[in-house]
Amino acid sequence: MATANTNSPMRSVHRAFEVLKVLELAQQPLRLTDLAQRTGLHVATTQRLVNVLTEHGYASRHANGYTAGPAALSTAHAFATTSPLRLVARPVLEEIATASGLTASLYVRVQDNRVLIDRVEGGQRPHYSLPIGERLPLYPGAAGKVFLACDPGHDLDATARRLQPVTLANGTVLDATAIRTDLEDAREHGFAVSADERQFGTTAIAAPITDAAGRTLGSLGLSGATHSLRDVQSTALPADVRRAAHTIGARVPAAG
Amino acid sequence: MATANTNSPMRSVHRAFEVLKVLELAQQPLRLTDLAQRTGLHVATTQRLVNVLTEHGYASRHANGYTAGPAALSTAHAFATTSPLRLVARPVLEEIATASGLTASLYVRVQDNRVLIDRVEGGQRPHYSLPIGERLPLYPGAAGKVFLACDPGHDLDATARRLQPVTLANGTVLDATAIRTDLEDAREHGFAVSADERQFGTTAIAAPITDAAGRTLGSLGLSGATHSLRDVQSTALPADVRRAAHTIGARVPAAG
DNA sequence: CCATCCTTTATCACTCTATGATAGCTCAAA
DNA sequence: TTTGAGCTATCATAGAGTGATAAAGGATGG
Repeated sequence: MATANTNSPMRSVHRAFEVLKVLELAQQPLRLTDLAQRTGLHVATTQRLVNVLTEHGYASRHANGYTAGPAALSTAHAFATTSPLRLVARPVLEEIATASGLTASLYVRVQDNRVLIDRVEGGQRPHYSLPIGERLPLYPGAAGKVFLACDPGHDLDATARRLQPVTLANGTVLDATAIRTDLEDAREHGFAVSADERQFGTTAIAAPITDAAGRTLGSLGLSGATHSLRDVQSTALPADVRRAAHTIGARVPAAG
Repeated sequence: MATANTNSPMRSVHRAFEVLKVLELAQQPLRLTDLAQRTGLHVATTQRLVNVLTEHGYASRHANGYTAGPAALSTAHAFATTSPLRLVARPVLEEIATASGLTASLYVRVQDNRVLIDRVEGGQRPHYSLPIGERLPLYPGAAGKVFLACDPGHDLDATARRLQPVTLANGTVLDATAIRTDLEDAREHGFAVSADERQFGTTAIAAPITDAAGRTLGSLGLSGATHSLRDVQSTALPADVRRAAHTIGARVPAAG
């Protein structure tokens, strides 16, 4: 968390969100000192910021430190009920999940991560974990790749070098060349595939959701067990996913 | 949204969260101008703030305006998985919901609102709406009252005057005296009851969750259909709710 | 009961950031 | 092209944010 140390406009506000991000990524309550350390901010500064966060409910104070706060739930609830992309995508997710019997997931990009904003299980057993809101990296995983690959005017070479090396869940280690080839494939075909990349035993196909202006709004993923998805590339699924993603993009109110 | 206009420390950070709150409360995308109007801030100031929010993913820009952003989902996810209160309360909610066949809800206070942070349905039909994260007022409703009534050293009289008049879902209008009596009752008995107050047809009992130091950490509510909950006060339910709330409070790591 | 430690909060002068009025830009629609 | 609405950039000034330091609060152990 070395950013936000530079002098810049709205520095304190940026810093506030840096603190919030650290709280979010921590899997446990953090002491003020830890927060200061991880953000790279002075303790006094951190304390002023976290107090504001707490006052507004975005941080919460406990016996053993601070965590994210309940106000985030409210904001998330508001997002879930007002986001045009999410609202428009919902029925499409349901349709493709039902038709395929697979899990349909909707991601959006937030800085250098993707966030799962909706999911529909096509299979019979609904997962009991509720991963909506999970923040995942952009690279391993089909749904993340499309953000990198389908970002127009984006230098895949530089991206590949920045990401390398990447270790997949199946043990494979990818160097810059492998990553670039992978991303080029995705860009060329308009969809990405991953098998046992982020999660062993899971295979996914994903396609970008773009608006009329070509901006990438999100990523639609369809995932299932690897053993039942051998040679997905030669099935109709990629085309289905692309079509669904296109449908969503077309239904989102034209961007300004 | 007339606050945050005063000069004060961390003004810009406070203002950022004011903007976020307006986005959250809006049921639709808001234009920059609307945001500025509702926050009472200058357009230029609003635009700088909302840009920072957008950059960090807490706001989202669409064709017809800004909404809350996807990062809130991540933070909410983090809150849900790390909040000691929520984690400790979960099994208790399940137990009391199962035992009573009613809906158990966990609220925490955020400024002058309560936020639903967890809910377990005891009945057979699970609601399909997912109201977790909903921001509700403190006064009408059992679970909100306890925050007002059980706040130690809190002037009920002043609170009652500040809140009046309140119109309940059943049409009753409460003046300051009625509100104060209601809150006094709750304080005396250690639990609050509401019948058709916020939502017609729903009756609820709630008790405060307090830590060893007497601080109110949250509110445990048990709700069901009014017609099946006549004379709840003379049943064992209030005691059950109080006991459950006490159990939760006792299991939360001692506050600092 | 006191002493010690750890964590959090208050204080304060200086610098640099946030502010807001204005002007300029972008993009549709007329 | 002109018009308009919405958003962004510019800039001087004021005053908020910063961080070093010190103090206060609370727990723990002797």
